[in-house]
Amino acid sequence: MVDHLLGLKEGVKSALLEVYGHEVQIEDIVLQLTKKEFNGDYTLVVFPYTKVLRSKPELIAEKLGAHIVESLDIVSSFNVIKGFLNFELSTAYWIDTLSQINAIDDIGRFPSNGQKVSVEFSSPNTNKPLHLGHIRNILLGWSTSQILQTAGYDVVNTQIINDRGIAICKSMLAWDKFAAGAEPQSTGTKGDHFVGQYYIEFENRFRQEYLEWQESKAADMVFKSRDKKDLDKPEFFKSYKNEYFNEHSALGREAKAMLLKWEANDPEVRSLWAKMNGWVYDGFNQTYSDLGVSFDTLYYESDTYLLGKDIIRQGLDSDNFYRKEDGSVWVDLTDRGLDNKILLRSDGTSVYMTQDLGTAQKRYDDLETSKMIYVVADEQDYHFQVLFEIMKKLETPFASGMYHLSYGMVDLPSGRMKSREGRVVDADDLIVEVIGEVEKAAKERGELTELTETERKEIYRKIGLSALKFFILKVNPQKRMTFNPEESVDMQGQTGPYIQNAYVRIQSVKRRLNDQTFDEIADYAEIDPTEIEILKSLITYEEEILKAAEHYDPSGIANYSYELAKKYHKFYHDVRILKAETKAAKSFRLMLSHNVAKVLKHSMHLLGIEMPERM
RNA sequence: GGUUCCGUAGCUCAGCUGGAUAGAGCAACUGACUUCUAAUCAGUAGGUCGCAGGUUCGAAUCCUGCCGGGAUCACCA
Repeated sequence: MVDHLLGLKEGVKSALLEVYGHEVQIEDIVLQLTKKEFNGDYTLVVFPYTKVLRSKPELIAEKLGAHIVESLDIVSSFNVIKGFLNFELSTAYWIDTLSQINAIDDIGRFPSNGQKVSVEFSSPNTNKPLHLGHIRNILLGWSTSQILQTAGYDVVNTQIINDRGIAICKSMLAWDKFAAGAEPQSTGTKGDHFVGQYYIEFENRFRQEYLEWQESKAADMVFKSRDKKDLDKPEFFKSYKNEYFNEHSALGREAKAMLLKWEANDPEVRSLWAKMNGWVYDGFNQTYSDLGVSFDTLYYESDTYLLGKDIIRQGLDSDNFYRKEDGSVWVDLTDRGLDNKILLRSDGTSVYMTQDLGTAQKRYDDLETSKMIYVVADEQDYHFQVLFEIMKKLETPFASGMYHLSYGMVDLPSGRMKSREGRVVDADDLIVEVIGEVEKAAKERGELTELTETERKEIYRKIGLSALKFFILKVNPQKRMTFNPEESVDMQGQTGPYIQNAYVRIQSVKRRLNDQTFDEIADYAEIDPTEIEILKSLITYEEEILKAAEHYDPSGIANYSYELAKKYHKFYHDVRILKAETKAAKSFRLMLSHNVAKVLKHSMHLLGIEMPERM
């Protein structure tokens, strides 16, 4: 990475040394952008030096400024306001900076750092289709993966598919009993939606059954013998639902029987399970493809749910875990501010944590990753805290590289998404809707008429997805976010399409250009403030990537892209490119535009957003 | 109740390794297309940065306490 401000920092360093005999490290010199109400480009805050130099801030600033403007060509002038030393950089510096950036074809691409990292995201259940919550997860995971990759990591995208358990058995049972052999193909339904329908079918039938049961004598007896006397009848039965499912329900009994058969490897159940999960995977793959994401390795819970018992045994042997009289196994994390946590049931079966210990180990063995990123919503913060602490307690070599990329849940303007009440935004519906909105808007504008229908559709797709993706990724992951469907398809202002538009404008200029040469920029004298603003952004791009990679946070890249596009739009409005005053000006602006396009395309790619050539 | 995350303009969000008079977008109002794509630009209006202390030359940013909201604290996943 090139530090384009190194020259100025070195000037400050030697000024401190030569004027005051004070030595500092280059890395400790902090230059900030000069606020726009003052004159200058970069500012050195001198307050921190007053103590050690035993002098007044204004005086220090004046002396340093005078020395630097004398010794550094790139500084054209300076001014001092209180303890702030403002530098204005020369046109020659900016021209040179642009040439340097222009020379880098693969800007934002860092050399390999030899580290391997896995990013786990999406991780769906196979009983229902993906929804908006998955979309935030998938976009975050994908973008983080892209960012780590460009920052020099060898990245493996992975998901663990929760393909077993009572939920899928419910879908299977409902299909078996009520579908009369219908299939996704025969009904023209996307596979995951098809299976989801039977999950809902089960829930509906079960609810009906439960309501009917509540009128029975058995229910009456249960109600009369209830523990909590303060609950009235409806409240009681609301809280009793799970117990009813386990103790009384005929459907519940059948679903549980199916789960037992599945675990016993019953060929019929297994084959139904494989068939229905196959439908779901077809559906998921379609959604992943629509979103432009893919995975390198897949883990299935049906393969991994028994893992982890070795680790439990080792933990017992090393006295890191303990066994209670009833046979259950626990870990005591109270010395680390956490709690006691169960790791194995008294009947010897696994819990969630058991599995996660096992899959972490397995993934490390399989992939040899020094880092593992888990993209999982913040409702599981505690779970991961415990998981990581256990790994540390066991002194597993990869424990320090585990990271939970936690993100806030997505709310609708009407409140929380509730799948039970049908208040969910379906992923596929949403994708269709955003693209449809773009198409509608485009038709009103009446542009792109010279293109074929196929070409237009492709552009609508890119724009629609950019609106959706940008809307979600611009928000800091740890914040809970409100998803307003109307705002998510906005195409004006701080949006994906706004950024695409800046890129498209550049492509349009380039198309009109016959010979694309950038000579003679050295003669450019009348550099425009909007051009300097753009360059100030361009020189920080690689720093932004490192920051995003370090914090596993794509939102900074999203906001950076917006800032750059905004500066470009202003520049585009203020100056002529093809009809520039001089040849040098034209060359400079073309080169600048070319590099803005280069960076925008790259940064949006990190967000999983494609750029259209026209719009 | 314990732990933890969040609280910035009417709304959605930046800024948080401390720096000057806290920024965008949306919504409202005003202007700018015979021009390289107006999916754009410019302007007006909008704020006790949840509250109160503390540290500091300087706090939206760091510390403490409170208030409000979310999550979580199962032999569920």
